Order: sequence, then C-alpha cells, then structure tokens
Amino acid sequence: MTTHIVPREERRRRSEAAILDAAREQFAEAGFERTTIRSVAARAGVDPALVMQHYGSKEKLFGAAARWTSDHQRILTATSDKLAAAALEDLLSKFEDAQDRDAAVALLRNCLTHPSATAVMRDEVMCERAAAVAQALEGPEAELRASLFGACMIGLGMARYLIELEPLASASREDVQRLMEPVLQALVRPPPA
Amino acid sequence: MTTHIVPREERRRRSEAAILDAAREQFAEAGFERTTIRSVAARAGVDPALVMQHYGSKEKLFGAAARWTSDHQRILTATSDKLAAAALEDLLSKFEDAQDRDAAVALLRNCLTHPSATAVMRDEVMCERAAAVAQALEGPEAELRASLFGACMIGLGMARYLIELEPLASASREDVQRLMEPVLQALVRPPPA
DNA sequence: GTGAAGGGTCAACACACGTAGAGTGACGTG
DNA sequence: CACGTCACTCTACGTGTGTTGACCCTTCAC
Repeated sequence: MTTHIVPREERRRRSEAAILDAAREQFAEAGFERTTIRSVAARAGVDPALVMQHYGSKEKLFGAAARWTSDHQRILTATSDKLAAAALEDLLSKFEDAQDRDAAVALLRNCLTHPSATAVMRDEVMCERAAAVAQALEGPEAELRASLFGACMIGLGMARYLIELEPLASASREDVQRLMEPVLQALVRPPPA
Repeated sequence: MTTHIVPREERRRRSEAAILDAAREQFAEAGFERTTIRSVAARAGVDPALVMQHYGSKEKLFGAAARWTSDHQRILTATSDKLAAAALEDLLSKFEDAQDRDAAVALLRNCLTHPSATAVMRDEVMCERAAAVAQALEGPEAELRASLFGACMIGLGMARYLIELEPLASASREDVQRLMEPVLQALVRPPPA
C-alpha cells in the first residue's frame, strides 16, 4: 500500500468531494430517478451508507449537486446593445469548466421532471435573470420579451448540450454566438407594432 | 346495474382508449418514472394487469402515448418569409387540443431523461423539421441556423408549457406569435458576415 | 343450451431502491 | 500505552415497482 497518512478532517473532505463529484456526473448523465445512491457510491469508491451519512438523503444530495453557479453581474451591468452578447457569453462559458458544466446539466436535465429542480430553475435561475433582462429592455412588454429571451437561452442550452442536436452540438462556440446574437437582439429592440 | 350491453370489440377499444388517455395525462403531468402502471390503471378505472395485457410493457405504453402528431406540410410548403410564422402557428396550435397537447407534453417532459424519448425528439421531431427548415433557408450555414431555429422553438415550448415561466405562460397566443416571429426571422435571413 | 374464447380481475413474485442501526478499525489525545 | 471519537462499512428492513399466471364471467358461435 502506498497510501499516505492523511489527517481525519482532510480525509473527510476528500470523500465528501468525491461523492459530490460522482453525484454531479451521475445526475447529469442519467437524471435523478435513474441515479441511485448505490451507483453514486460505487463511482466515488465508497459505501452507499456513507453517502447518506454525509448528505442526509438523496434529495439533499441532489440539491447540493445540481446548481446554477453564475453571477448575473455581466447581465446587470451590460448596456442593452451588449445584452445579448453578454448573456450568450455567460451561458456558453458555463459549459467549458467540467464541474460547472455537470452541475448545470444536472439541473437542466431534471428541471422538467423533478419538482424541486423545476422550482429552482423557474424561480432562482429564470425569474431572476428575466427580471435583470427586463430592466435593461426598453419599450412595451418588457417582461414578456424577457421571458422569451430566457426561453431561447434555455432552448439553446438544451438542444446543444442535452439533446445534442446536430450540427448545433458540434458547432464552435464562436459560430453559435455569432448566429444567435442577432436573434436575441430582436427581443432587445422594442417590438415593431 | 344500468350498464348497456356492448359488443366485445367495442368494449375492448373503449378500455384501450381509456388506458391510453390516462397514460398520456399521467406521463405528461408526472413524467415517466413517477408514473406507475398502477396509477394509470386507477385513472382509467381498470386493473393494472389489463394495462400490461393491452400494451405489453410500460415502455411500449409510453411509446404509444408520447407522440408528436404533426405533419410539417405547413413548413415544407411555406416560403421563407412565412416560415417563422408557419412554424410558430404549428407549435402553438398543437397545445390547443387537449389530446395532442398531452401527447406532446408527455414527449417534451421526458425528452431529457428518458432515452427513447430523447431519441424520438432528436431524430424524428427535430432533425426532420430542421432538415425541412434548412431547405427553405438561403445563405451559408443553413443547417446550423436550422438547428438554432429548432432550439428556440423547443425553448419556447418548454418555458411556456412545462416550466410555466411567467408572464410567458399566461400570455396570449397572439402576443407570443407576434413577438417571436421577428426573432426567428433573424435566423431565416442570411447571417450578416 | 352448451362449449369455446377472450376481456377482465386477483393475488403474488422477484427485484431494486432509499434508508437505518449496529459494528469495526484507524486516528487523535491524555 | 490506553481510551474515546469519528470516518467508514456491513447487513438488513420495509416499501413500491413492473410483471406474471391462474382464475372468473360475460359474450359469441353452433
């Protein structure tokens, strides 16, 4: 055995992190229902009971794993002509880092079937950003346009990263950003009628 | 008893239809995993075993219930300046009829978590229509733009009917159509650069 | 009327899951 | 060295699930 001697607290933090990583991957790949405590434990190389001991329940584990880590400072501070670009930048960059990506995918994948994921998605992610977007919009129906803005962003994320629709899934980030920007700009500009 | 005498075949067709309706509603509301054969049977007023006898397995029942019933003739025949309007018309009208709506929601709700629903969504629904859309598009990158077109449509459907993001969920069909049309038109027109 | 057929029900199996409680062995402290 | 603590594991329970086979009871053909 080449295992070094590690202090208890460090060891605890490591296994907790290993479990969380495994949970993120599993929830992201297979969804909440098809993810079992046992499979997460196996992936993390620990006993199923340890998962419970650390996170209390499958529900809480999911809550800790599925997050949308992002400050919407970039959106709040963007002027209306840079709003679309900023939002796209924010969305697309989230999927570069593996950990952020898994956490986001875990939330996205389950937001249609898991009650608390739906609530988080709607209330914490979309409503908040829609409010921020609406604030930057001029003209009538700002809230509705902001909702549609969010809807397009969601659709982009789901089609590209979850459904993996081709050629969108394989397209370069730059191409996606370049083509989508004028689309979202059509919502930023006040409606014609 | 006031039950009329009904021939066997008619009786069979009725119970089969009742089961399918119940399954559609249940799959649409609760998703695949949270829907049980027992709950479907209860909703249809029959015995759980009868569901199996008619549809063979939960998987096959889901396959029969979750469908995207729509001809894309309207899209194929539309000229490029009417393409966005036709697609929106097609999507929004699907959710007026209760039966179509349940079948569509059942597919939409599970297309991120259920393997075969994902496949149907990607291959039968999106790829086909994206191909039809791409055919109508002029300029470069027609396939990618068609993918993005589909992504926005999906996002609209999910945000409005599944996540129920406000004020989008409560907005009138006309308002949604009016505001979204120029958005999709930005994908129909050839890209600037 | 009588037998066959088939729609429908009942009870049960086998399995996988989330979860709980007792037990174990290494680490830290005196 | 000895003792308590804590991370960790083993085993098992209870429950809910999809699915099955044996059993009714009405409908049809002759």
